[in-house]
This record gives sequence, structure tokens and C-alpha cells, in this order.
Amino acid sequence: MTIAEERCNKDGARFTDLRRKVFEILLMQGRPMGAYAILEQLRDAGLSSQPPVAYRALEFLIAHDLAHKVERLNAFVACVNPGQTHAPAFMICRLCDGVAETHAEPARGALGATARAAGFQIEKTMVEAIGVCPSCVDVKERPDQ
Amino acid sequence: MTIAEERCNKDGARFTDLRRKVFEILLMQGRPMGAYAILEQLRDAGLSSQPPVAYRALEFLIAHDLAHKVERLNAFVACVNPGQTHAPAFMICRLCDGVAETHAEPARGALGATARAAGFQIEKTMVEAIGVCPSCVDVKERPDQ
DNA sequence: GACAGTAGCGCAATAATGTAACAGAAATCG
DNA sequence: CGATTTCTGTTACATTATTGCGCTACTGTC
Ligand SMILES: [Zn+2]
Ligand SMILES: [Zn+2]
Ligand SMILES: [Zn+2]
Ligand SMILES: [Zn+2]
Repeated sequence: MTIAEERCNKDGARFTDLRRKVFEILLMQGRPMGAYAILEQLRDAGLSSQPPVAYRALEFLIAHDLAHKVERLNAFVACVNPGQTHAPAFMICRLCDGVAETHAEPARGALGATARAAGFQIEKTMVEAIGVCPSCVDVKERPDQ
Repeated sequence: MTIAEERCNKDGARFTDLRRKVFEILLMQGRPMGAYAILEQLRDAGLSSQPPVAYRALEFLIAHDLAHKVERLNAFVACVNPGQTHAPAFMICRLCDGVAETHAEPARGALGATARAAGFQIEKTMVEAIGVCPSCVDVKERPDQ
């Protein structure tokens, strides 16, 4: 995996230790993480743990398509197909907060037509589906922590 | 407009003064508002202005399809077609933070197929497009306050 | 290597957004 | 009316995010 990131490095971006570490944390977790959860991991690793540290690294990772922000959860997740410019879509489980990334281009369909008709120039779309994941179909209530 | 809300009242929900007031504030503004901006308006109107007051009213309005949350902005906006159960989509201008509501059902297309294949039960989808609105096409930079 | 310019990082302080918990008021129903 | 439920007021706190500033580390030119 670290190979793909080195490649992304070649568009003039510096994949520093800190950014690599944050990316590793996200990969390791495999689930959406809040910025402050990332900071905890950074602290455990002996690095600085002030909020801007995490937010800046995340901004970088997002800009280079290595991670995404899940708006609904105010959380961040490693991309499943890092380094490729793409339009991600997420399926978010409301019971376990697990997230699956897939691909969607709503701008190609009806939304795109509406936007063109309105003179709105779409640059990016966010699609997040809320529901219940396969592992949670039996669960009735939210376990909550 | 207040007629439509009374109708929604008929599904057993109580459209109290406070909830009406918050809805009016959103309608009046015609733009997304943060919860704390709503609280300011409530204070000006002589009502209580503690955060839970706004959040509870908003929760109610959203549950009854009178308003929506724009996740990208952490802000709330009056629905353009209140009272109808529907799947809204937003076009958000990154320059002026203006929002236009339209309609989208990504769950009917490729995303729905992916979800079914994965065993994920979609209950609701959030679609938000970021771009530039017709009024801002000339603007280069973000005016920012 | 010396130097200037730029990008990244450490840190402090604070802003903005959102919730939990509980008590009192008000509507609803018998 | 009393019992029940729903709504509201309030305190206190939790979570998420940003601004600003100064220092360090890299990058390129001379
Ligand atoms: Zn991705
Ligand atoms: Zn789940
Ligand atoms: Zn709507
Ligand atoms: Zn605009």
C-alpha cells in the first residue's frame, strides 16, 4: 500500500513522516475516525497531538485522494482506491457507524441536468447513504459505545 | 406557506409556537443557517436561546420534512417543498455558501445495485454537490465575510 | 557551502458546533 | 381533577474545528 502513496508523491507533493503516519493510522483502523481519535494515536506514537496537526495532515490526504471525510460522521477514512481522482460514495451503517466506499457520479444523471439548467457548475459531489450494514441486520437498537 | 405546515400538523405532530418561529426564521433567511445564528434570532425575538432549544426544534422540522440539514455546512435550511417525504439533493456554492435544493434518488441507480449486492439496506441518502452558483461565476476568490 | 524562499510543523488559544441531564410547564386523556 | 406524556428552560459540558505565530526543514540558486 505504501507503494501507491509514493507514486502520488510524484505530483510534487511531499509525503512526510507525519502524513504517512496519519495515513497509516487510518488504514490500520479501517473505519472512520474522528480527528481527535487520530490525535490520540499520534500521542501514543510520541508525536505532536495538537488539533491542527491532524487537520492539516488530513487536508493533505484528502487533497491527494488518499482519504475522505465522511460529512455525516464528521470523521475521516482511508480511501479504498488511493491516489486515483474519483467521486466516492459512502454507505454508512447507522448502528455501527461502519462505512463502505463505492463509486457514484450523480452529476452525470438527473442532478447534472438540473445543475446545467440552473447554471450551477458542479465541481465535486458528496453521496452518503445511511442504512444498515450486513453485519447489523439482526440488531434492533443502537449498541452505542 | 404557513398553511402547508398546519397540514403537516395533522399527522399527530404539534406545531408549537417555538417550532413555527424557527421555521419562520429559516424561511425568512432563505439560506442555510447555523444553529447558533438561529439562536441569535430567537434571542432577538425574546425567546429562549440555549442551544438545545434550537436543536430540538430543528430535529422536529427535519423529521417532518419541513427543513433539512446541509451536512457540508453544518447548517440548516427550510425545505422548498415542505411536508412531502422526499430525497433532497443540494447544490452548494463554495463562494457564497448559497444552496439550491433539488431532488435525487441515487439509490435507484448504480448505488442501489451496489448496496443490494453488498447486503446494505439503504434508508436515506444524502447528496450534496459543491460548485459555483450562477451569481458567483465571475467571482474568483472567496469574499469571506 | 551560503543564502533566500517556501512549505511543513509545534504550540497556544479560542471558536464553532452539538449533547446530556434534569426540573418545571403545558398539553392530553381518563 | 389526577395521571401521563410531551414540550420547554436551563446548566453544564463534550466534540469538532480554526486562527495566529514563530520556528524548523527542505529546495533551489548562486
Ligand atoms: Zn476513495
Ligand atoms: Zn453495522
Ligand atoms: Zn426538501
Ligand atoms: Zn454563489
